[in-house]
Amino acid sequence: MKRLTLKDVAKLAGVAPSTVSFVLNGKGKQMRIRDEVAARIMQVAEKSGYEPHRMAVNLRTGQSKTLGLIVESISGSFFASLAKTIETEAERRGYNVVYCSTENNAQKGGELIRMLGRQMVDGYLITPAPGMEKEIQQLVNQHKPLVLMDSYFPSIKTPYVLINNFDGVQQGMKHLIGRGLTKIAFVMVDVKLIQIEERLRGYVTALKDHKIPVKKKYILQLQYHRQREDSLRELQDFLESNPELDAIFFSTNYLGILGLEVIARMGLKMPEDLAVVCFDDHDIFRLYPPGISVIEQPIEGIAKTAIDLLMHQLDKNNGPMKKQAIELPGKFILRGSA
Amino acid sequence: MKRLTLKDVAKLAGVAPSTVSFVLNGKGKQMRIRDEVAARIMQVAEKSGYEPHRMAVNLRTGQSKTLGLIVESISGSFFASLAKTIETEAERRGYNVVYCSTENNAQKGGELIRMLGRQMVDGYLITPAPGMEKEIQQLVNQHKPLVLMDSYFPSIKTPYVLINNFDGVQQGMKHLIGRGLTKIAFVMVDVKLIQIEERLRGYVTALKDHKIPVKKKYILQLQYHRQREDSLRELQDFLESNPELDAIFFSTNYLGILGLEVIARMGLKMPEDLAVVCFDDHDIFRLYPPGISVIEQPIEGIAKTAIDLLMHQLDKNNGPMKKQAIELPGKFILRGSA
DNA sequence: AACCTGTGCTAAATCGATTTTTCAAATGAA
DNA sequence: TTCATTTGAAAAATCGATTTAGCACAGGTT
Repeated sequence: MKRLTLKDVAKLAGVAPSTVSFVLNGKGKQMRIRDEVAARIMQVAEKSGYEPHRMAVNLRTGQSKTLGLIVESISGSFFASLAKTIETEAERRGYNVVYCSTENNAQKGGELIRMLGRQMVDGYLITPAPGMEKEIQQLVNQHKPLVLMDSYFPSIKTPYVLINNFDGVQQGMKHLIGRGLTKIAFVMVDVKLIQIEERLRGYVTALKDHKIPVKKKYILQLQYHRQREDSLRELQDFLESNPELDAIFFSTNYLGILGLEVIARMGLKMPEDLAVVCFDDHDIFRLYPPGISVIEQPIEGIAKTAIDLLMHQLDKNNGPMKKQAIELPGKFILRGSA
Repeated sequence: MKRLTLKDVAKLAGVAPSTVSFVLNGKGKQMRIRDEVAARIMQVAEKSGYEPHRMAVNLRTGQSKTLGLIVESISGSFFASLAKTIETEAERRGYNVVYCSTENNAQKGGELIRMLGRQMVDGYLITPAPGMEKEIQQLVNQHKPLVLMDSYFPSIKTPYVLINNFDGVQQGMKHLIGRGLTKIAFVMVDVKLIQIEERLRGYVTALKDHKIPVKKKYILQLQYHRQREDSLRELQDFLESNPELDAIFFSTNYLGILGLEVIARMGLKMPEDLAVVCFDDHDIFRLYPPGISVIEQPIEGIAKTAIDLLMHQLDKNNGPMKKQAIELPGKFILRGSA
């Protein structure tokens, strides 16, 4: 009941192991194996249900056919969807994926990368968190195949793919402004990430484009590492001290969900009392009455593009490197809240 | 800049490769390596940053130190949390996890198991879906280490761990009945899974225990493979044709979410018009006003217990097998909806 | 002196594949 | 006929570890 090995197949087919290997790897012609013999080998391999021993192949070829996917939180819906698509796409190409989540812990990011290194993944797909810059730079230095998603470090020259944050916010803002709203707040976190800055830029630019004054007091920066309750309170204070606001733009879905809670506590009606738009969709936003309008991320597109970029790096016979920075458009989804 | 091998370390330390291997694997004493030599080897290995080549180790030892986790849907919150805890626990024990999701596709389940087999996972953690019975039986026949979670097949003798479904429903029902409600509906799916049956049994028993008649028309079985809209309609028809209902118990969170949508459409108020309890928590239930009361699954407990059971099987020197069937208590969480 | 017995380590086999090298037989050229 | 080539496949090296078998030497016995 033991595993069938290449040698066994060779014996069954009455040839040498190397011959079997050549045929099964499509190098039969090249190695001048007679079609007749090749056919016999194929048949034997087929009906004996032979499967090559992954580890042996890996050891010999130096390729693990495994990709490392590092995301912030595996239970977040954005990352979960991303992971799903990536897994599917990778499988299509004969790769598996091992996931790891940093759980927003910068330190853990480094460990993870090292851990994956030990495991010999052939390439990395990473949604970078603030503290991971050094480790990522190291990977680049070692010429490891690598693609960043969702964010990137301007200082590191590596391919990345993400939503066009600037344009996404613009879409949402245009809708709000188009409805005649002008007193629009913008809520963001204080982590210094490029995508957050881009979203802020989108907000500011949209206002300026429509000759609406940008008021600093309408921009709320919440601290990231903070008790949930504290954030709720700060958000509520913000809304109460700016009662004239007629719309609010949440720059992440995490913030949007906090927002919903505060809005419910304060008994505000959407969109009459306050119109709401949030960046990045979430299950809750579909269901929560009256439905929260969002900028939807092109998650599938991001995943597929990222895999493409990574595969391109993995191909030994790679031509000139593809475009490094890819921004995919987001999609504004209108629901009841705005 | 090449990878450091065992041989390199041996050369650096001035000993044979085997000696290095013994020392690094803690078999120095057993193999009578002098402490002095052992110390030197340790030091060299340490400061050279040597990491054994995983694939080589795997090939030689036959152990991949990898577990296969097969869940229904990686983006579901129950499964995502489960995956997270399992990953953490596995890592603590020196194992990695490769995930796969069947996405509720019975056929895919079989393929996945085979795929993992090819990859040589040392053991399986599976949340079984209806169509996977045959494949799981095969794994058992091949004596593969295996633990089922969340559900199980009565016909297959293998360890499993899940919430006590019967008791969980009882807790929720007791609360409803305690509030004086008697006309309680029960919504379930028609897939033939043991946990669904147990939940139904809990519903029926709770009613009987309190001498409340069990009416068949209060039990709704929705078909699983169905358009979302169709299910919504059927659910709405059900509620409209039983206007006297004062409470409803959803047997899964998927159903509960559908329920929320219907209840919102019909303009019903929770809990005045209809009290709602749902089995299995979800982010939405915390946030959706007035908060949905749920039976919370002991996800961490399930994950940890499952890993324990699996590790026990993986230990060659296993004593008598631990208890096979483990049921962990769920927890009723009271929110505004009931 | 010849014979065991530990001690402390090294040499070699092994895991299961891929890949390079080798080699006999068939064919072709001179 | 003889030497060079080509054909078709087997043999052997290799990947990087683990593990079994073995070997030299010191010390103790009879």
